[in-house]
Amino acid sequence: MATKRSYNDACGTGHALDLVGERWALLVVRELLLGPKRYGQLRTDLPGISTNVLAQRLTELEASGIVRKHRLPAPTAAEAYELTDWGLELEPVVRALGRWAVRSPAHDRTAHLSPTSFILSLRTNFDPDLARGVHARYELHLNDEVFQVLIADGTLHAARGHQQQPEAVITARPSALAGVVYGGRPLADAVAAGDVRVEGDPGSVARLAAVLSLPPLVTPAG
Amino acid sequence: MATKRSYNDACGTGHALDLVGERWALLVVRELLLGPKRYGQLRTDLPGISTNVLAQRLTELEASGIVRKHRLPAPTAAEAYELTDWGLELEPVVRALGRWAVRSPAHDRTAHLSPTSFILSLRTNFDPDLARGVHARYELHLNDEVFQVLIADGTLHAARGHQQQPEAVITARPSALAGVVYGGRPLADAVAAGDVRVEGDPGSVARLAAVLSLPPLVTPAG
DNA sequence: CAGCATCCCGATTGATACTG
DNA sequence: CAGTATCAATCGGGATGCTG
Repeated sequence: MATKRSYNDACGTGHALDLVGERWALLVVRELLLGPKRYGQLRTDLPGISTNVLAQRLTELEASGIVRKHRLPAPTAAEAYELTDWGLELEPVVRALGRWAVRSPAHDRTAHLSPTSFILSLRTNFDPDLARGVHARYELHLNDEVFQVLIADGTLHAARGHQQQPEAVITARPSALAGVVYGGRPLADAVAAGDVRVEGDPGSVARLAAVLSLPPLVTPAG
Repeated sequence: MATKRSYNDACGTGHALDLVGERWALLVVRELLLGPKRYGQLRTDLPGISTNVLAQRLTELEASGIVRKHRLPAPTAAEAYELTDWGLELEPVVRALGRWAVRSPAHDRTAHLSPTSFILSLRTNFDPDLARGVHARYELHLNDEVFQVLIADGTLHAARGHQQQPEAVITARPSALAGVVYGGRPLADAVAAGDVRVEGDPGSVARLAAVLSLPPLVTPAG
């Protein structure tokens, strides 16, 4: 562990990969983009990561100034990990990667999806042109985490926390909701199957789907 | 090799890392962003990559539809590798990573820099606001590769090939030129040391540096 | 249980030698 | 030149143990 391996590349991209190019590193960053998380939460949101790798990545990211330990407010008295301001600036990178990769023919949209990933996907795939004149407020309950979504003035705001006056409260697992808003699965099907629950205006879910657009799949001919 | 390891993540970012997250993969892509290259050229531009890893990455990238083999025009009759249209769309990712990482305190700007990296850095760090009213044409000879740079109408064009009517032809190793345009090293020093050679208007180099701006280093306090 | 540290094993990487 | 083959070193994944 004396000398960490490096690309020794003066190019910013090469150095970036020294910092966040190790396996799992950027996914850890992604999971922290919406705010601090505890160790155990990271483990459940990143199924497949081993506990030692997670610990090591957190140590490395902290040493690089990307992540910092954060003591949660009084009642819990536990520690959490959060991105530094600079670490937060990785969101454009995460989004650019996501926007690029959803075009992949090999992309499996039915795989596991974390609540954070779903919320970030809204930011990534929101199309202002489709949102002209749309005003909507949602509260999303994804795996017991609560998020607020506000569409107004051609912008989308999606973050942790409760939404005031939501026109719909949607409860689902992230992948189930993705199947509806991205995969074109009829909401009625998902509701009937118990995969999605909507309290409030059910029609509002279609309005959410209508402001999102995925780039076209790459044609096999390349 | 039966089952390639995967993050099994429906999030686009996770899938992106399945595609280009292996070690060296994104640097291979970076080196191909300005056009096809031969195997040996990739090896010299990526010092430190082993030949077996390069071969494996090329095979994987080709299987994913990111890279394709390209037969060079008649006289050479050799093979080269080039990005598919979709692979070319990774340029925003590469740039976003670069723009983020140059703020790192750990960034070593004196390390190796490939010609491609330098040209891409011009695209990444060009600031249109600094280029109002600027018109300039350069030809860059970096490690025997020839590039054209045109600044006009608040835009920068940088690509392979010769430049018509350049006001300066600059010959240097990429890291030496970077020391001048990014590192603030006086051009006269670099010329005197034999690190940079300018044919044409020497003052034009300062005009190139003047349209580039690096984001500020992260403060240690985070 | 949170947050690691240890140990083992298979997979990946890196350096080098070799071949068409 | 353009890879392939080989082998040692390292890394990642999984199980487990330890410490509050």
